Amino acid sequence: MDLKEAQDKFIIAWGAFGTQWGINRTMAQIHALLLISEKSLSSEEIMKALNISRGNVNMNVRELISWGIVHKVLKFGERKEFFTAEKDIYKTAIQILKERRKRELIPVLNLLEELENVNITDGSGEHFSKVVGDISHFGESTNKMLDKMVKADEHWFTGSLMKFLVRK
Amino acid sequence: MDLKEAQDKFIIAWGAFGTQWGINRTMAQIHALLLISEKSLSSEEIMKALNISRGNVNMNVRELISWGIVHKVLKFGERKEFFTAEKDIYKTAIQILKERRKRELIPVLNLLEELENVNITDGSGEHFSKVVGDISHFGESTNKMLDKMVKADEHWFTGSLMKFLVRK
DNA sequence: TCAAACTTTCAGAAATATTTGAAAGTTTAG
DNA sequence: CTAAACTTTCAAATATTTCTGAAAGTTTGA
Repeated sequence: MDLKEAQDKFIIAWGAFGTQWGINRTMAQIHALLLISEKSLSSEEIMKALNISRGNVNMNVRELISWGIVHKVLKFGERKEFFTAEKDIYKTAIQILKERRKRELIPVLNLLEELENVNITDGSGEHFSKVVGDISHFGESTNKMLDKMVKADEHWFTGSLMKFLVRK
Repeated sequence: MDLKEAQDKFIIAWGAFGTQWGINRTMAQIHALLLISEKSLSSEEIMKALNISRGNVNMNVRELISWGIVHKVLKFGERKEFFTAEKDIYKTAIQILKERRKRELIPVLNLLEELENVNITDGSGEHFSKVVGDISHFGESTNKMLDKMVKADEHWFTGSLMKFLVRK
């Protein structure tokens, strides 16, 4: 397999993988492209590489930036913006955990807390409260765990945590 | 807020949450319905509760069963099948981790391994190999970690792991 | 101030994912 | 064996998400 072939395969696979995880295909592909590109790329270059429209590139690049895993690069003497992906995969993973926690876990915890205050009027009310309480408790634990993880430095994930897990 | 209102809210929210995680809305809603239902439900009952078709119920319930988080229940003297969700939220979470590991992580690791064998012919080939190697290494670590987690008993997650994380 | 170079927006088009429902298939009691 | 009771399948319909591209908006150098 030659380089170009491998690169294409990587981009396609990353896109398909993203889709399974609720991330749109193009956004994942742009991320893959920027990961394997040593130099930063302009919108124009991304458009050509992935054969997608200007609007699509703009939308998805901004989304990647809002996730904190792609950055703008300004070059001297160049009017246009260039983009580059965070190349440290641990930092990237931690950043994604951080954002998913903020955007998805926290809102669910808030809802569960609200639902825990429902009036119990009969037996099935008790069951509902138990289920909601259990999920809420689990969610809080996960939240605390993620909080520790994202606050720790990048080496900690593979360092202490991995040692702890492998020792067990 | 009364019970019915809270239950509906829970089902709707679980569905929306699922969507963000690459799980289809109805599948997540059926899961939510079965979680908060004390008794097991028939296809007919699920159809009515969520106002969806027979085919849809059948397809999604089978998918939930294949994920190992919903089970068939056979009742004496009843011809039809009933369904119930695993009520232990830790078991459910571990089961989901286990399945996602098998269905999604392992295939990616296999691809990455394949891509690591690409011929390096120039400088950008080296960069590509590094990126793929880093992701592969990270993926292997995550894989090992998940393996430990899913093999451990249900109390371990909240027990040792949480203690370890909170202590740090 | 102007116009070229660039970025952003968003309505409609296209692509993708999900759902329906009727027909086919299966199981079981008698 | 038969028919009723139930489950499964899947092509077509519907719903949802994503993408395009042209127009509008913004920035900058001269």
